[in-house]
Amino acid sequence: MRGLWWKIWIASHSRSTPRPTVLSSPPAVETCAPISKVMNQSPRVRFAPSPTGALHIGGARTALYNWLYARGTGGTLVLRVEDTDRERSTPENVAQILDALRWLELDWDEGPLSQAERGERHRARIAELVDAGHAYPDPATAADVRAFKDAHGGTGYRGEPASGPGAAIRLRVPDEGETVVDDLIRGPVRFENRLTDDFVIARGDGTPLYNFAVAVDDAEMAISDVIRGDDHLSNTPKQLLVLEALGVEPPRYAHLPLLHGPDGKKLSKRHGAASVQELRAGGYLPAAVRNYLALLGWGTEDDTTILSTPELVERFAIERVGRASAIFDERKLRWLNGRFMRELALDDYVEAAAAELEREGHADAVADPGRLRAACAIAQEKAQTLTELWPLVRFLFEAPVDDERAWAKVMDAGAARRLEAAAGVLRASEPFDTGTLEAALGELVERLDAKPRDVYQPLRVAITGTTVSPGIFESLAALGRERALERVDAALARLGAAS
RNA sequence: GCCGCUAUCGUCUAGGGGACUAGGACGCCGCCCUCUCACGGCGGAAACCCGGGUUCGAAUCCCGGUAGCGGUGCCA
Repeated sequence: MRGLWWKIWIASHSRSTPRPTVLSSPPAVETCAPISKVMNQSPRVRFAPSPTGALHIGGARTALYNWLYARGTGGTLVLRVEDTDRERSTPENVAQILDALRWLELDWDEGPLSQAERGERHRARIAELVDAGHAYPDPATAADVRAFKDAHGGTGYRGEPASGPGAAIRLRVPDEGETVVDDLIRGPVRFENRLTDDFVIARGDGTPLYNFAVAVDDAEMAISDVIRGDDHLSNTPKQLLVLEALGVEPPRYAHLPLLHGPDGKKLSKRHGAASVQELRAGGYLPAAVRNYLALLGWGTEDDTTILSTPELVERFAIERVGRASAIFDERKLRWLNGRFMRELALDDYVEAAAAELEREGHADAVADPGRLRAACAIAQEKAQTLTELWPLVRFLFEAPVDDERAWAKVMDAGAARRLEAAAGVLRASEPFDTGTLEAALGELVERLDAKPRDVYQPLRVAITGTTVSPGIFESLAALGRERALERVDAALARLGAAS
């Protein structure tokens, strides 16, 4: 039952999902292949989000790095949802994460797999370890562990096999030696075994715990490279110990530096666009987000900043990822997004704009493809995000907005006279297009011996209601002679009534 | 407390002993372009956390300190 809801979800979204193979059982891999074999095969990586909320930009970057690595090496990306925390793992959260990945256009090759569904496998492995003496039941409580450590100078907890009611299963950790995480990004990181607790791998009720389940899953899914957040580095020796007890070769690890908010603290709701959905709502393009996220913690040798996704795939190198945590700065994303917006082919721009306007509730605008296209054509140079589009082009779809301040600023004493003259030009311009209007209005400016702005700004306010719009000639042409004249006449009437 | 990671302009970063009077990008300031807003062009201010070593020479290597972050759970 557990896995059913997302199978249904996937089925209903399968058209937009690249290759969502849902496996009800893991690939038939009993143990990891020998390391030499794994290294010669194409890499297998995984993105393993915990569905405890929306997908964070930190998680998004982890997903992106895994994706870039897989796509750049001809490897396989497995999506595995770590949903063993029944409290927080909800269908809504899983749906949200998949939705975020889909919006980012990050596809996966296998999954989504449910970790919770693999409980049987985990239990079998736990039984193996207990039988082999690598793990043992222990009814000790957290307080008992605390007491032991206090009494032993802070060394790792060591218990004795004892079956009691609700005894948890602990892994037997060696007293000697050290466990070394040979991290792709940080190099070797050493942990002394004597300081590591015999940690719990299964609860008193037999359900497996994260550090155990992850290790088993990575092994059974033949993951060759684990690329994940830095917050897992301290857990890695435990997973290595599990793998060792299981007699399985470990994958390689790469721990990414964490992402922080503008205040240097952990990302949170307060920081504005902290989740992928917020980025989408902010009017950002997925390609720009991918470019920006890729550069957070990774840089090119030659300082190239603008990179298409194929270029990212081509140039991304996991070993070049930095070691220090980075701060998410939305201002740079905005700039980058503007660059992508301007370079978009008009057809793609229209498509993105239509989706955004639809979301914003301007369905009527989307329903007029010709006008929408004209609007995009004149506004593409101006907007840095999709959300900036509507204010720039709404005058093409609705009556001018009423902006007192704009009116007061521009409609000075001579405005009526200049507008009157401009109206004459609009009536006479043939054809009514950008080039003709520019030439004709330019002549008018000279004839009136006026500054260009003294003619164009009143015109702009007359047709849009505001002082900010796309180019005035483009705007007039897009509006059309009839509607433009109507608006200029209305403005003249208002000016006449005022004086 | 203990363990671990990290430390170059406000931010993202380049740099991996001499090429560094420390480069690029965002942001900021000024100028130019200009019908508004953007875009674009030009110029500017702005950084190697601190202290010891190693070396002829250190942003780069080592040690210590400090700070930030992460872990330390029968959470993931």
